[in-house]
Amino acid sequence: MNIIRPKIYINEVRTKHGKIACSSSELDLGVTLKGGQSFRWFDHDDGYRGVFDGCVWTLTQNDTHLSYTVQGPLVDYKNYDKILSDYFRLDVCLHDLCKKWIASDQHFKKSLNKTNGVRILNQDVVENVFSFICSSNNNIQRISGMVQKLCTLFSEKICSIEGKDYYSFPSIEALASTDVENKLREEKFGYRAGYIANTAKHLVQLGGKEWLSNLHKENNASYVDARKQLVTLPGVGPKVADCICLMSLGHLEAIPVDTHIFQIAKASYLPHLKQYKTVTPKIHEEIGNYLRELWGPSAGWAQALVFCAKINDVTACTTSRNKRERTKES
DNA sequence: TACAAACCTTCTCT
DNA sequence: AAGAGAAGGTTTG
Repeated sequence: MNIIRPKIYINEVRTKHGKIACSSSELDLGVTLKGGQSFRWFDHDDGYRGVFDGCVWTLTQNDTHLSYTVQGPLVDYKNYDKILSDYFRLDVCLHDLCKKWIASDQHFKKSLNKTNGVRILNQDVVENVFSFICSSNNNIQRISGMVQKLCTLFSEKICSIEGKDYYSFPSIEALASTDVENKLREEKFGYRAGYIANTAKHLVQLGGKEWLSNLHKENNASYVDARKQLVTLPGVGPKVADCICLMSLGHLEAIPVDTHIFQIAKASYLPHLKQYKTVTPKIHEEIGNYLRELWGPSAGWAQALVFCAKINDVTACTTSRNKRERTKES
């Protein structure tokens, strides 16, 4: 007997184009997408292509506009302009923030001269928890490869574009399934394999994604409490917790104190810390509190700008650059 | 409470 | 050519 069902294309791949007014001084796609906040964006022609909100986005910009193509299982009721605008927090005026930071911090302008248009991305919290667990003692290139591996091993294909497959980020449940740690060990995740598997299992026990979402500022969680909860997860210490708070829980006062911010703090703000070689929890606390006082309620955003100015400072890394180019030529 | 040392792997520089 | 040192840290003793 033939059962006739209406055809429903649940996973039909569709494409939509759009354009949002946004000046290039408010947003620099390159430093924002590839400065170490997200690990899922890659160069594509004169723009960038990556995955978020379960779709593949291709972004370009000019002086006045941000243009996008979004591909995947698109649905009619969603406003993709708004989804992209929310991702970049385009409702926040970076220019106004910078004016305040220049006024309160005599060192800030130097950073701004090197880099502008850094925005704090509003990312998915599950993706951020596991991505930043991968980030410990690691570099951006390798982290990106590991995040990609998590997606292909434990999640689903969104669609295929120009012969390349794109995947969504795995669910907590998928990462909590059997044998995840061993599989990740085989993929050279090292000691992070155990952190990922155990954090996933831990999160399932706590209530999954909902538990994480309840730490969001919009759900009335405080920064201090969100951070306190996050560091109970294996592989999540103060720095990773601050990354999660800042980039996916709306706590813009969170300041991840990594080795670069530690160097900057010693050089320009807290010279008495020069005697210390590594960031201890106490020093993390001291630097965070000092910079929050200096930069105000969006201090984490200022931190991101200062951080990007440092790592993108060409004058500070001429040696390795010259060496690379010389090797290529010969 | 406060430090080291260990932890996995990759890449770079010497 | 081989090995130390660092890479946007966390855990353990």
